[in-house]
Amino acid sequence: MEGFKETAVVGKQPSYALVAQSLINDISSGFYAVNSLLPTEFDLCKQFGVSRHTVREAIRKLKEMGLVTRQQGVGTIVKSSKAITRYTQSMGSVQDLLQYAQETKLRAVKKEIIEATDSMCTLLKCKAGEKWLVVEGNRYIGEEKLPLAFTTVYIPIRYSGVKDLIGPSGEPIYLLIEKSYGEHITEVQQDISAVSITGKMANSLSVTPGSPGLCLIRRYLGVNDKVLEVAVNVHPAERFVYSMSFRREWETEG
Amino acid sequence: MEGFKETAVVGKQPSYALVAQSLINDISSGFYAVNSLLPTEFDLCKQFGVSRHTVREAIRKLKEMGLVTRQQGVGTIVKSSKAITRYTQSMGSVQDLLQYAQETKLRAVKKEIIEATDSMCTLLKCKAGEKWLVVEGNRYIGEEKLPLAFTTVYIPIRYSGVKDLIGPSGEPIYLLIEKSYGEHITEVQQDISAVSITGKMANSLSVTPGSPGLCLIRRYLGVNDKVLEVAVNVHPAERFVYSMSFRREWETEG
DNA sequence: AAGTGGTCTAGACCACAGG
DNA sequence: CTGTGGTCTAGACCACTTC
Repeated sequence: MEGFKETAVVGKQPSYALVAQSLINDISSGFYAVNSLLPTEFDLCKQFGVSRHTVREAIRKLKEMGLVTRQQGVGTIVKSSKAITRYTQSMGSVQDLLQYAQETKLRAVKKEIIEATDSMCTLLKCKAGEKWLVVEGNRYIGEEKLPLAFTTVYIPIRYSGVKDLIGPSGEPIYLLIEKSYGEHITEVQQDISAVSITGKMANSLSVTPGSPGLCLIRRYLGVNDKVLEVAVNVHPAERFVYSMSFRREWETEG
Repeated sequence: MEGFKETAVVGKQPSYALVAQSLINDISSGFYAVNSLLPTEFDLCKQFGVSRHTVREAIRKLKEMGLVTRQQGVGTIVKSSKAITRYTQSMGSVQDLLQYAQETKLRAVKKEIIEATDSMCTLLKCKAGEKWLVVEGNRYIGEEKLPLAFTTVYIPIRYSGVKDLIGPSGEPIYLLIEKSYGEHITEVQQDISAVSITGKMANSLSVTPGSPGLCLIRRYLGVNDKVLEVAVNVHPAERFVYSMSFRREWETEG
């Protein structure tokens, strides 16, 4: 029953872990090349002298590490040569992602339909001339007098029905779109950059023209990467810090 | 063998999925309260008329969704009442996290030992008077003449042995610390804010004093949240954008 | 000592992909 | 058709927690 042995194992490990470690070694050494097939479960059972369950448990580990994928009727395909340490940031909701306290509210000062100009195409991932609903306003936190940000929201014309829902309820716009049109967000892309706050925006935010601001651009995407909303938020430097934290997913695995 | 039936199931589902769904319902309805114990595996086997393996597979799913945790000798503890839609950002390496191309190099212009002042305590999460190795310099990408960022790195005095390794190899400092001292990074915290680039820094980056900059502060933490390194990077606004993307982890699960 | 989850075996049938 | 991984059973022993 014990077809293989580890010499001087560091403590006792379950055999599925030993099988996994052995396979990880063989993959990282290149013995099992990327894009090639791992031996079948049956072969691995024989090779390591363990039951199929144990082999499957080992391979499950490899799968969780992103080293292999599996396909019924095909086999186990090696996808990556090394057990990369992954760092992940995970958040429970879009709200967490925004990092706005629950009470922040957007006070819209302008709502209008525009046609995308050339300069907007990159931002909105669309062709020039497409129609969008644009909402501009300030975002306040609680009862603060100074706004947290100047916000410009771009909404594809097919969702423009949410126009009159924006404001009163204080509900986030992406939620309005999800509810009203039965869409749901599958991905959020965010670009963070520094900008100089000038003109109308400086006035609206009550800062000296030319002061630095943190600009967060968020694209909310639905299924098939359909754009549901694009939001541009400009925060005066001293009023907002974006914090994030990444954790390692796995232990070093020997 | 078929202790329970689903009326008009949407397509055929494996029974572990049905068991999982049933448990998810009971948890979200509050039948199994948060912080209470789920029935034992044996009880669930009887209740659903399936084998232990099937029950374990179902509970594994709940565990992956963060609904429960398990403890040998104790049981399965309900941790969350609802299958939250989580948004995650995952990256393969710290390098990805930094978003610096592989070729960026830090050209150090100053290395010195300092004592933490009061104003540094927050940044470094330490007490005033602690000794740190501080490395200042510019970060260049490829053969560009203009630096990508002005970097200040704070290293706890106990890792100051890396001092003379910084520079020549071009290796990231966190890697040097990991290698030289057998530490490994378990978490990276990052704060992003906008700043005004002035004085020495403006000069070093060749920008007009007062121009906006993107300031990224990274704290590299080891086991027990021990600080391994703190890096402050200031990027001229037009030379750097931090991009990130979050994906939903699970489907709505009916 | 009793009961929990963690590991493991030996067997089985199924759905799917490929020749 | 053959062989793959996906699911499932019945049973076993172990390590751990609690009483």
